[in-house]
Amino acid sequence: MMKQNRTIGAAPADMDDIQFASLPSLPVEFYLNNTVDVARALIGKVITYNAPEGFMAGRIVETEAYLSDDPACHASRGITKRNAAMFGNPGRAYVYLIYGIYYCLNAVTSPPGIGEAVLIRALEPLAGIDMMITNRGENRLTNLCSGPGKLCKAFGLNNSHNGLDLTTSVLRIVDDGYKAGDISAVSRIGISQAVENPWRFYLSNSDFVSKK
DNA sequence: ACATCGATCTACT
DNA sequence: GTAGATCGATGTA
Repeated sequence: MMKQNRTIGAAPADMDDIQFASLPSLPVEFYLNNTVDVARALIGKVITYNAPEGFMAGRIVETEAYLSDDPACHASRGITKRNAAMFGNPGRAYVYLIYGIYYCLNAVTSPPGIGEAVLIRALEPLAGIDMMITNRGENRLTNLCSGPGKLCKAFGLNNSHNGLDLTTSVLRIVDDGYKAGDISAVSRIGISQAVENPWRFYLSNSDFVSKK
């Protein structure tokens, strides 16, 4: 497949692209803190993706923490082919198929051997919005990336992105200096097992979350 | 081998 | 409000 060159014979890249693309990745150490703290700290950070079709970016407005001893965590019953990335290096992506149809993106936390991660549940679209609209078949901005399955479809993420290094690869999480306002901590969504904990975090005043 | 359910979303009634 | 899409993991036989 031909890689598209965005600087020759076409309009120059957006200023947004240049800005976001040059931002520093969150370091591996960021992902080595307590997983619940990482989930909270990821609110306001930016996901950037150099997709085959162009550059996309979105601000994280909703996350959930999954700990290794939590029955709702895929890793709680040991390593499998699907969840192996969770047991690998921190700062990597764990992408899995859910309900046979949708993909979910996680950021792996904790040292190798411990299966913990943060589910990225919703983004505020920032760049490459036209491509997200095409991928989703949906043009309302507040409904574009407002759910874990939705944002993966908007970005075009799938099994091939499982295990990517979020600090160096085409898929990164960066800090643009944005200061998150009030963050809500509530029960997670779609959990049927165990006693639930307030491990879902979202930007309180955001219009881009999956659910208030 | 077969049945059940899941960190979801859409399209219906 | 709820049925259906449909893969991977798990539990029962």
